[in-house]
Amino acid sequence: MTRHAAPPARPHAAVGTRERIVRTTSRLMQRQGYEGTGIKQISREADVALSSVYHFFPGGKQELATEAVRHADREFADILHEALAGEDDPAEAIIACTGTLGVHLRGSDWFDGCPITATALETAGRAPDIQQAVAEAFEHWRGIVADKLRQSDIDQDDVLELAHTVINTLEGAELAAQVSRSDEPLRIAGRHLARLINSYRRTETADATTHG
Amino acid sequence: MTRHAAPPARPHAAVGTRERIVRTTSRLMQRQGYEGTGIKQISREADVALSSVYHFFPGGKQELATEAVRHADREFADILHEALAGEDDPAEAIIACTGTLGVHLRGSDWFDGCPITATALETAGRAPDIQQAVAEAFEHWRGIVADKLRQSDIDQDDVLELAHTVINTLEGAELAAQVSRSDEPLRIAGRHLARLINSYRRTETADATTHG
DNA sequence: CTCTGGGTAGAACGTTCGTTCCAGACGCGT
DNA sequence: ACGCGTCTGGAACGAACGTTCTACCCAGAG
Repeated sequence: MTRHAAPPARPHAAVGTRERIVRTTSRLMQRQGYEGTGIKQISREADVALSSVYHFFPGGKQELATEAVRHADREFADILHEALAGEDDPAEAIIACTGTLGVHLRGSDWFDGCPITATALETAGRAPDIQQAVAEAFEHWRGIVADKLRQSDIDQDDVLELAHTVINTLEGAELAAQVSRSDEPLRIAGRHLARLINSYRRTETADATTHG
Repeated sequence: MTRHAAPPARPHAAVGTRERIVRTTSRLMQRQGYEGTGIKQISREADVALSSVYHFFPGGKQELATEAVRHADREFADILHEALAGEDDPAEAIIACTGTLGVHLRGSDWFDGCPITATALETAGRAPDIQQAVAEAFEHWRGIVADKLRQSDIDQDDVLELAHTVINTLEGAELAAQVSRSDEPLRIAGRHLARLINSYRRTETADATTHG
């Protein structure tokens, strides 16, 4: 069976088995972390045979988790890219981004925060493959933010460091939003990040929407 | 037995049994999260009988985790308070704070990040007691930062929101530092937070150490 | 048709999980 | 010396963990 095209006559799978495993794993690990997610739960919720999981991922849970992190990487990158593309001004784009994250978070009853943070913390220093995939995801996301910042008149030397803090603050604000079940941390983060970004512009752009 | 005073003639415990359980739990959950930490591992590493754990914490793992989060709250608050007290200027104090966190992190081979983040994410939305303790810890830490910020000429209306972003950015930077095994995210966060804080001052204080 | 190989169903492995139970050891007031 | 409440040692519970294994189904190639 070719895996490129969608198999036409499958009973209940609009998407291939392997992909369904990865998506389910990614979603479950987003909500309950690496240790809290079992292989049998994955096979159950993905409606896939347990043996199929080990067929596609002979490396077991670690290999599957690594692939799930990479999937979450691409998925979150799309969200980020789309949210940032909605505004021309980088500072406004970041604010729009926090808004999008807030909507996602609230819409999932405050469950769906950053898809890899829990897994990252649990496996840091003890599962190099996963840690590597997490590091690449963060770098990927920073790159997307940096690309947006480069569209304005910010010194190139400042862009990369700003991208660091933008991603890190978004991470922290999402965590706080989940814990407090409120999108206020995200809104505050958006305003402060916008102010910080504007402070690095060469030409002063006093913007009414990013005051105090 | 009174629990207020330390029992003098205990065989091998410089600190009481209950306290030793809590400390061990806190340290283990900091490194491997809630799901990754087992009760039997706790009793083993704390050198305490398994039945003693359930004697002191009849509520089981959840009650123990809640107490461990509260312990970590106090411990991290002490670190925060001490680090901030070393500098008069609030912006400089935050930078000193990121330095302290970086030293702690590097000294533990990048294992000891924020003591409650992993637990917070794993239990968000499914263990209200733990989530509540986490929320109180964050609020506590924000209060400490806010107290420091109030010592300068920042508008009172801005202090609370700034404290939000300071804590959130520190959280995100610690995560990034753990994943990348480098204290650069923390140093960047320190500089950006200092710049953000200074931007909220009524009197301009051009400071050579917090430039671009 | 047979042959082949990717995918599946399901049982089973040993280990660990959180939790419960009880008999016994200890300190202390009487 | 006694009784009592506090704490501990150790076994045991059912359930779930990650993983392995074999038999089997079934589409496509020859």
